[in-house]
Amino acid sequence: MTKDIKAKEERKFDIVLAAIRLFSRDGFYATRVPDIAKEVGMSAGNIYNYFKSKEDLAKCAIRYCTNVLANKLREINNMDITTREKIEHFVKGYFEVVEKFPELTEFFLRVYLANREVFSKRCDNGYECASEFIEEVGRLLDNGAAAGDLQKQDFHVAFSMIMGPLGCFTFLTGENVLEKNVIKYAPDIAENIYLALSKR
Amino acid sequence: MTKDIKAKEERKFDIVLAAIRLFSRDGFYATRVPDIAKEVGMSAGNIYNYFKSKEDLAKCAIRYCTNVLANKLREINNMDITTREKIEHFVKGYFEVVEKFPELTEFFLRVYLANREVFSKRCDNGYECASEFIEEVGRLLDNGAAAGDLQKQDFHVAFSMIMGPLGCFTFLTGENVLEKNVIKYAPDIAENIYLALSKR
Amino acid sequence: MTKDIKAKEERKFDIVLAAIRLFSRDGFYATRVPDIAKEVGMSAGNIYNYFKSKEDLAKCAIRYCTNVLANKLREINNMDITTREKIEHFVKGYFEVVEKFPELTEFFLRVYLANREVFSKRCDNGYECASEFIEEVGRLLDNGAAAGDLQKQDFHVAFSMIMGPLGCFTFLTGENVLEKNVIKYAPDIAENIYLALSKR
Amino acid sequence: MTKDIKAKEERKFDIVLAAIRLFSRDGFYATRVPDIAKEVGMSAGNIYNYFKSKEDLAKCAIRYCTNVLANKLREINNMDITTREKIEHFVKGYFEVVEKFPELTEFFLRVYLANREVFSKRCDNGYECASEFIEEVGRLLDNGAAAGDLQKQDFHVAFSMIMGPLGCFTFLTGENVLEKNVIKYAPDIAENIYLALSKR
DNA sequence: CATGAATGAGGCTTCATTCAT
DNA sequence: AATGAATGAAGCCTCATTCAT
Repeated sequence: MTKDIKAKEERKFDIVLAAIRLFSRDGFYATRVPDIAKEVGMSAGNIYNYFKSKEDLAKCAIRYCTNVLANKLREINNMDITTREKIEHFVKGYFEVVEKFPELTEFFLRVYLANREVFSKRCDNGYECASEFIEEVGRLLDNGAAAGDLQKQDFHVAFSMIMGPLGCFTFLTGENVLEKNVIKYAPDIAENIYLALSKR
Repeated sequence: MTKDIKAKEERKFDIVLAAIRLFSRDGFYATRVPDIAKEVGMSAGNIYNYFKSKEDLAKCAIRYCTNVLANKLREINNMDITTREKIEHFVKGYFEVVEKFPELTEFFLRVYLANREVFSKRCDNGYECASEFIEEVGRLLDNGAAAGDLQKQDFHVAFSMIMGPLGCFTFLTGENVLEKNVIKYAPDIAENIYLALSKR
Repeated sequence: MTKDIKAKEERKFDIVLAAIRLFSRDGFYATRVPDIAKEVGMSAGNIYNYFKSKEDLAKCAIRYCTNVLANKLREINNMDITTREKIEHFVKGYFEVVEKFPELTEFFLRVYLANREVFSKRCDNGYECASEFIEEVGRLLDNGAAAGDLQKQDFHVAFSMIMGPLGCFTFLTGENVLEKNVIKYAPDIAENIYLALSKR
Repeated sequence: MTKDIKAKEERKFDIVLAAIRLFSRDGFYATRVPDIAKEVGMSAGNIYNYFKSKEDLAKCAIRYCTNVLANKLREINNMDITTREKIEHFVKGYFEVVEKFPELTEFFLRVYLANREVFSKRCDNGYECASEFIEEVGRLLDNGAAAGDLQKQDFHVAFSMIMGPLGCFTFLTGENVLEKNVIKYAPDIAENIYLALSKR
């Protein structure tokens, strides 16, 4: 019983991973349900025993990606280190995901940012889908300001200074135009972000 | 004769504008050719007298968007002002586009950045499609460094510090989560960018 | 222009007729849209330029069938003859339809009576879909009673004595169990109905 | 052993009843096998331990419904009462079924009469599936004629005068358009039928 | 006998694109 | 250049049925 339920959850997770892989490579629309099924090694029809629709699957995938990043950032937020170190850790951590599991961030960029029509029905706006992660960014900034490390700024302004460059690097990695491994860029990016946000 | 050709070019432009409008709102795939036709006030079939395919139309649209931004930045680059002022002008100019012609930047974000499969066939990578604009960003950075205003940095690192936040704000505007008019954020964003990139 | 619209209406009518043909023979579900398309000589996709869905097509077909019968009965109601003659005319007229256009009545029996789930969404109940026809039956009975020819009776009771036997013969014709041509049964059926309903 | 077989038969009967319930409500095609399984409280797969196919199940259901009505009519035929009383009893008995077990007659009307394609494969024509019942109607008419109560008539004509109105009322009940309880209509219907068929 | 995950065939529908007018 | 009916290729999804457990 319990074992079967566990097996079912695992199978569901397999599908999500496969979907992320293909969605990030080919986009939401160009990825066909049978493609995903093949990637997991099951029949297309069976996908529908796990997810209500292709859209539903994409939403689950987004939620998973958001969680991974949110958890990563939450851990860092809970560490007892300086704000500057937190930013360094986060940029490095994010880039590690970009390197080791590029589909995750690519998927985020390609499917979430770009196919709003897919998500806007469930989430009031796509933004909310990622709320967990966004809140964590908020904590990073608030704590930094409280500690006197960061300049007090409008949230969206500060948010864009962190996530903008990271998103940009996700894109550049996907375009294959970087000369070095992404991770190599982490220290410089972190420093730039810190310079932009730190108390002047 | 010449007049007819001119008329044809104008009609073509009308279609491009309509396409940008709809693509940016609904995405590339969810926008149907008949929708675009209706928006311009012509029949679906007639679109094909102007563009080889829906993809072709999207590429023309991207080229147009890239040009608008590239021209804007080129003008600024040619002005005889400090690097800091150039960044301020550029951020403000970009945000003006976001406000007055939000479809343009939205289209860029949603269709170009995210639907690689649509563009990668013509451009070797989608990145090159925007090369004209990217080169201009390069000039901004190089001149700034030559003038001793900016720290010498890896191009992609610096690029991401400029275009990342701007892209992020394009997204936030589209999501309707900003409390103030976009333009109001320009000075702060410009300052942050300058702090990140300036000589230390 | 006008001609095109007319042509389009005619084409639409062709599709309705083909649909009635196939629906009556194979039932609503067993008839596939491509089958109908083939019967009219067009592609399956093109059907959707005329009807929103297979269901929509079935509803149009039902409306057409109802109208044919309602018109027939209305004409008879307007004639200056005895109630008995009206019933004779109606039974004969109905059986002529059963003979010459068996699909029409069969379709009515098979699709309308049996596939309520298809129609109940648009019509509050399937009954209302045929209201025009039912009203005409009401007029036949009311006028007959007013003329002193028919016994005053509950509408549904009288209605069932007319349409019940006719529906039953529609079914028997479809089952191919009648020894004689349907029309031959008309006088006897008409007499039976008259005996059941006439003033005692 | 015997007990198990009995249990199995009972389980089979449960399934038939559930099927009649759902088929009559939603039609043959719109009812899914898992729906039936859920209604009985078993798994979809298990249905196939009792019936070869969905079609097979529908045929069993029809046979059951036919038997119920045939038995009822046979009993009445065997009673020592006048033909008129027999007709009264039958109409009343039929309407009692319509009231107490509406699914049975509804199922008959919706699935059997209208989904010929489902039954015609096993029975030469769907008509024969109900032969037991139909024969009993024949006995009612023959005995009535032999007793000098009914006019000698073509079987199908007389049959349609009985079963037509009853079928019609089954439909009207299903459509929820009757003001009174069905049973209340029995005497009038019976009288009408008798007037139509009795010796003149 | 019972389960329910899995299959696979096939249906409805959409849509870019073509083409006769 | 303009129309819009027509095509045909796919895609999503459903569901009866099977089968390993």
